[in-house]
Amino acid sequence: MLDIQFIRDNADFVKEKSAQKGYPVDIDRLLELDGQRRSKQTQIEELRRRRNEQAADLKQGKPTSEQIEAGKHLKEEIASREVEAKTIENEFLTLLKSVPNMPLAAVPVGSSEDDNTVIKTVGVPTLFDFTPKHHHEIAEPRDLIDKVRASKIAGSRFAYIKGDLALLQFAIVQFVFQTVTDETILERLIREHNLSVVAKPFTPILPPAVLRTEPYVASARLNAEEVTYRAGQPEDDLWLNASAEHTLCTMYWDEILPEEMLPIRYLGYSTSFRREAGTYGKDTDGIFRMHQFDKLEMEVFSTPETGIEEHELLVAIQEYLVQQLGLPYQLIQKCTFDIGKPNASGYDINTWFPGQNTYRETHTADYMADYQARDLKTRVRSHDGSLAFVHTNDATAFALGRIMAAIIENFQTHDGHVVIPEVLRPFMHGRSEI
RNA sequence: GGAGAGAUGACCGAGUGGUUGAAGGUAGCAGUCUUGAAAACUGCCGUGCCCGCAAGGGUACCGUGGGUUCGAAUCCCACUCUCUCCGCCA
Repeated sequence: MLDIQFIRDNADFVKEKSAQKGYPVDIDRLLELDGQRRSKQTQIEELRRRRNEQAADLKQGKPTSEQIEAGKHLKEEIASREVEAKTIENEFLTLLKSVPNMPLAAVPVGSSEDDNTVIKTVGVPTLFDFTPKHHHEIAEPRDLIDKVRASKIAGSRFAYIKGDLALLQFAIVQFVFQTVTDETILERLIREHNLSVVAKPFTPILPPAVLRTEPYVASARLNAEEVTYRAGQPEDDLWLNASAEHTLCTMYWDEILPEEMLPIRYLGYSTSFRREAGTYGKDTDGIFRMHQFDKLEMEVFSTPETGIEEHELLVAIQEYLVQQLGLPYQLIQKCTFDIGKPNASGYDINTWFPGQNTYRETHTADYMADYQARDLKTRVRSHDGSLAFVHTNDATAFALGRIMAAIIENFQTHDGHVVIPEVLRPFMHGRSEI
């Protein structure tokens, strides 16, 4: 959530930017409630002060019956004011949390996905001397995916991923782990992009796949209507993560980190679950949009000062990874409407899918500034002793299903095989094709 | 699933009704000493919110939510989580 003080000081700006993000909020009402809760708080604190004074007076001798009566009266007065305050506070908090993060000045204003900006196009759409197929037309006949049986067992949007495709997934995983733990690669990317962040390698991490409601809500990522599955029995209070990001960004919930720990850079691997409600009929073929998929996700906790550069580094790593696979792509800067409620900035990488004759989203990079950390209470203690909310960044390394679909479509051969990108071959027993 | 123990500040850890916002220790900061460092010693050192230009003042917070009381970290109830042992199990 945003800092209420910031909203007080910049009401018009917040109104304007909230609307641009597609999250219009009644800021006037919010400020009205803010005023009410503050005056109510002042009243309550005054009453409590009197109660405390009385208690201090009485702690020695035996209180008289008048004193006890006065104390009881104060207690009742405080209790009724507290009920009023609670009502105001609840409405206030709900409204405050509905205010989206403010986009960075560099984020283009837009009212739909169409207003996203193509920053650059790298590579050219793959050329074929035959009509390229959709990945499912290759993978299903080759028995690399079996969605028919998966639907029998688990329903639609699930798949058995088999044989060489299963091997390919772990080759990609190995490649990414090797890349982001390599300090020299990070140094190079930092230098090439004129960044001043440190080349601290990523820590590989295998997070839990479920999390509780309270941290999930605080992360501003729980979307029970469209995305998030409940896990276990209702009394378990657990959700299946929709990304490792969700179990990673919440990791330091209610913690104060010493500045020397930062930046914390994780590369998480997790099976992710999404309900995909509202996408009926979309991407039903193949493994592009699944209820369950495995994903490699980068998560960074940093000081406020380095948050934006960490964001840029993550995008640079994403580009590097896609380039290493030899896939054509576009880097997209998302507009105010598309970056998402908790984001201050966001980029997508859209990779070329020749079987669909279009670029499709395979990566996203999110910079939340302190928006997530404020609610998560993840703070950093600076060397000078001051406290600040950390800045959080997350970014896809690879969503395995989608990137394998892209590999299949871009590197398909006329006879329905798939050429393996060179960087993956060491992890595929040197094989050049599956 | 059965039985038990516990949850206090950045960390460890005292504290069973009234100067306890909280002993002591560690870490951190400043200083004394030292050629420098270490050690020793001295001092400082929680967070949120409200009022205030500031200095400062007020208030809340000892897992969470209720309750008892003039007064609760301390007593009562419920819940959550953690740990230990047994059982089960990858």
